Amino acid sequence: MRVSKMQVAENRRAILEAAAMMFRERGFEGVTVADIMTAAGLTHGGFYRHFKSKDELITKTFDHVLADVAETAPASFASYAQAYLTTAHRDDPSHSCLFSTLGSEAARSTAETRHVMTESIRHQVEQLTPSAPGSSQAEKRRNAIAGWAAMVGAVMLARIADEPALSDEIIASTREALLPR
Amino acid sequence: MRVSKMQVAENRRAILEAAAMMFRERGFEGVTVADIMTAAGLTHGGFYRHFKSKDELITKTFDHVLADVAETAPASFASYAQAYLTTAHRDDPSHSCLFSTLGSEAARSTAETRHVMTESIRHQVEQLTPSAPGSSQAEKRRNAIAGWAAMVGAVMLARIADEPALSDEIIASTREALLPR
DNA sequence: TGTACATCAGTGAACGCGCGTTCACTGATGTAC
DNA sequence: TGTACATCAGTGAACGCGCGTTCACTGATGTAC
Repeated sequence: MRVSKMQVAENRRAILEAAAMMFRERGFEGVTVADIMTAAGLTHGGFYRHFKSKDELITKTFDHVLADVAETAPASFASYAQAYLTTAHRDDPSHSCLFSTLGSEAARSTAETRHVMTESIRHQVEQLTPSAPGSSQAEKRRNAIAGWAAMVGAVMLARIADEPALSDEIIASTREALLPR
Repeated sequence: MRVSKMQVAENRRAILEAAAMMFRERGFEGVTVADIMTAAGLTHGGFYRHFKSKDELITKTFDHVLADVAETAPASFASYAQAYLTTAHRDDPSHSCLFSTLGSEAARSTAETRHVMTESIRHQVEQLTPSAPGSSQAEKRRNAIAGWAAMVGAVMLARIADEPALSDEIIASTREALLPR
């Protein structure tokens, strides 16, 4: 049965939200279109009224998540690192940073998805630069990039490590290195 | 037809080598058992004489690659970073570091695979620690961890970025931050 | 050392399941008059 | 404002393909005597 325009918009949002959480938790291939539609409270057949393929959903999901992130009030380098480098963030991939949860897959994904992510990388670097450590503009930008790379790498490595002490140490060491004192 | 013990060992090695390159290039789901066997010069049916499943192959492939890495003469922190943070490394995923190519997938893989990778993380940290920057042992170890995380994160992000200038900048900035001067 | 037999790595066809995608249908929404 | 019709989001069955895995078979290797 047909559904109101408002309902259509809300259903689309529900699909994107479900996809955003499930992709981060299980990876692109670990989640089926049917899984996502069920999680959104719909049946799988209606999927193609919203998106023309699973690949398009991936791109749109990234767009959705990254637009959300971009809208959030800019965090300082220090406060961002402090929130990022925590065991709570490591243990909650479904609400985590896309780069740490899906980074290695994203590097092999479609041109459209990579493009959306590239814009987000640029945005993120620009946001962290002013408050990053360093005396010159160039040094701040360099430290924003290297520091963010360390955060993404550390959380990803900490999620691989199956020994809690080592995993915790990766998070703690990176936090201390980026936030001396 | 049956094949000599030496040939069996060589075929197994060929499968592992092919898998190691192909998984890094296309991801676990982007490569089929048949693809790997063909690349190794065999047909797919014989696969199960060597491994009991594709998952077991993944674990054994990681074991194989990481054992290779562990055997190599230990590199100093500076020389490791200098080789790691290059566009050549970024552009050659099939011979690249497993963490940068498959890290986000590995975090979701089987317990066995994660275990092999954890041992490798520990080994890598121990190898980089003595030559890492820092005055105390604790500081060296902390910088080895944070520095390596930055390398892994930077190369992964640089592979996502579809704009060459930004991608190159990620590599260069991280190298400069880790190797001042 | 030579011979007969058992073993088993490799082959390629076949199986079966899961998943992305399609399709005919339904019925509420939206629109034209 | 009310009525008739067209639209189209959603449903659920079905399709078709790809892939991991199995299996009967082959014939060279390895082994027992």
